[in-house]
This record gives sequence, structure tokens and C-alpha cells, in this order.
Amino acid sequence: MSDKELELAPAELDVLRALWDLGSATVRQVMHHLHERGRRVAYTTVLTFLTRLEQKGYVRSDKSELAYVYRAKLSRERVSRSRLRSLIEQLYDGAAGPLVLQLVQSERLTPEEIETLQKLIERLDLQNPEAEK
Amino acid sequence: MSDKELELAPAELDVLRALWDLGSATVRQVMHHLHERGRRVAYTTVLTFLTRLEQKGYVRSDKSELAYVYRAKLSRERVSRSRLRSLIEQLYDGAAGPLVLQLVQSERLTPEEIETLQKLIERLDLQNPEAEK
DNA sequence: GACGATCTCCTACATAAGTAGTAGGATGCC
DNA sequence: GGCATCCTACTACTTATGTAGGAGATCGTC
Repeated sequence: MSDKELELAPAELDVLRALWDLGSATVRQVMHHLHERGRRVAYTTVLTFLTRLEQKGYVRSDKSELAYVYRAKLSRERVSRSRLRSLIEQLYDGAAGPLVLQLVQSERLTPEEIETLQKLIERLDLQNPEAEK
Repeated sequence: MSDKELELAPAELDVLRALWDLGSATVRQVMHHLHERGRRVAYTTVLTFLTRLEQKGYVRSDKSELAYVYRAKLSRERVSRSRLRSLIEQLYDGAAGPLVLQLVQSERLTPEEIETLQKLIERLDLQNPEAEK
């Protein structure tokens, strides 16, 4: 439940993203994916990252075919949560409120999103959680 | 208005935070502040960071007294915005909506915050911006 | 069964980030 | 006016990040 640091360098995240997008993939497929997004990296570079990610436990590989097939062990949501947490921690001393406000103000949300949000808030409001610390 | 990359390594951010908290401060004051937050760094380390930050243009210094007094040129909001942007970009392909939802769901907001948010949303809803594009 | 394409492993190397020591100037004070 | 302080400048070293080449195992195929 709690997110212990969860260190991810930008380039590592790119690779992880490829896995999220692809589900599971070989080194080569990840490389292609990155190329399509405009990142010109060498095959071995991708391999290096995948290997490092696996060492960190963020990815697992499985060799049934010729080449290893990699898959993320870490979900996008998990990373997102941790990132947000540290953002909130670092910039707002742990208070999420200001961040939400800023987000809602500065990012244009679609009408649908606004509506969803509205419903969500209503619910929050009702079951006012008496937040136990 | 637009946020060009805005590179800030974690440790640099810590120093910047000290300046935000303190308004303006000498190396020594920043160091103390960091110590209070549990970061045991040497005086010269702080100096190094402050110097680097100044080179990057994120901080300015002013020598009227004995020691230089530093002050952030970059606001907390600015950094926050840029951080959020890249988070949204990297994790949600540019769509802010999902992030907001996740935030509202996973972070406990105080009743006041909820209320503020609610009002904000209402306003958004009214002046429905007919988002061009 | 040699050849080209692929794979993984190991190694390497440049730049960035994080941390700090030392030297030498200025300041205060007894 | 010499001693303890405090300040900045310069230098240095370690670990992380980003990037990739070469070596050797495998495979598919002519």
C-alpha cells in the first residue's frame, strides 16, 4: 500500500512505458516502440535498461521463445501514485489539496472529465470519510 | 507560459525548497533548514548546490552583507506546474483528467478542500470553455 | 556446414548528481 | 596584531544515468 521511494530515472520510465503500452515485449519490440516515439536508441541500450529494471524488480522476463519477453511488474498507476506522492511531499508538504486545485485550474479538462469529477466529489462529500488520520 | 524542461534533480529541489520556505537565506541558513529536515549535508555541499542553481538561473544571489544571500527566482508553482505537466505527459499521454481523478480518489482531502474544489468545478462547468481543439 | 541475422553478456565510457575537503581572503575581538 | 571564525572559490571523488560496442551462443537457411 505504501510506496517506498520507487526510483525511476526518466529514461527508465520511457522503457517501462513501452512495456505498459505493449503489454509484454522483446527487446526489439521495445526498441521499435521507442523509435516510433522518436527515441533513437540502440538495441543494446534498450537491453541495458531492461536488465537494470529487472534487477530493480520492476520488470520480469521470461524466456520461452528465442528471445526474452519482458513484462512490467510495476503498474502505471503504482508509479503514478508514487510520483504524485513525492510531488505533493516535496512541493506542498504533503497536502494534496493545493495540487488538485492547481491541476483543475491550469489543465483544461474535457466536459466529460469535469462531470466525472463532479460525481466523484459528490460521493466524497456524502460519505464524508471522517478520515481516520 | 510554456514550461521548457526545467531540469531539477531531487537534491537541488531540496535546496530550492529551503529558499521557498525561508524567503531568502544565506548558505548557512539553508544548511540549517536542511538539517532540521533531517538532511545532513555539509556547508560546502549546500554552497555547491546554490552555486549550480544560480548558474542554471533558478536562484539569484546578492552580496550586501558579509555573506551572499540567496533567493529563488523560480516559484514553487512554476516548478509544480512543470512537474505535473511532465507527469501527465509521461504517464497519461497528456491527459490531465485521469490524474485528477486518481488524485481525488487516492488522496484524502479535507472537507474544506472538497468544498473549494466543488466551487471551482461549478465555475468551470458554467463558463464551459468550449475548449478549442 | 558456412553465413548472416539475432540474442544475451560483459565491458566501457561520458556526463550528471551528490557530497565534501582544502586554501586563502575578510572579520571580529582581546 | 594574532587567533578563531566564517565566507567563497576551486578541486575532487563516488555513484548514477544514458548510451553503446564487441564477443560469443544460436538459429535459420541455402
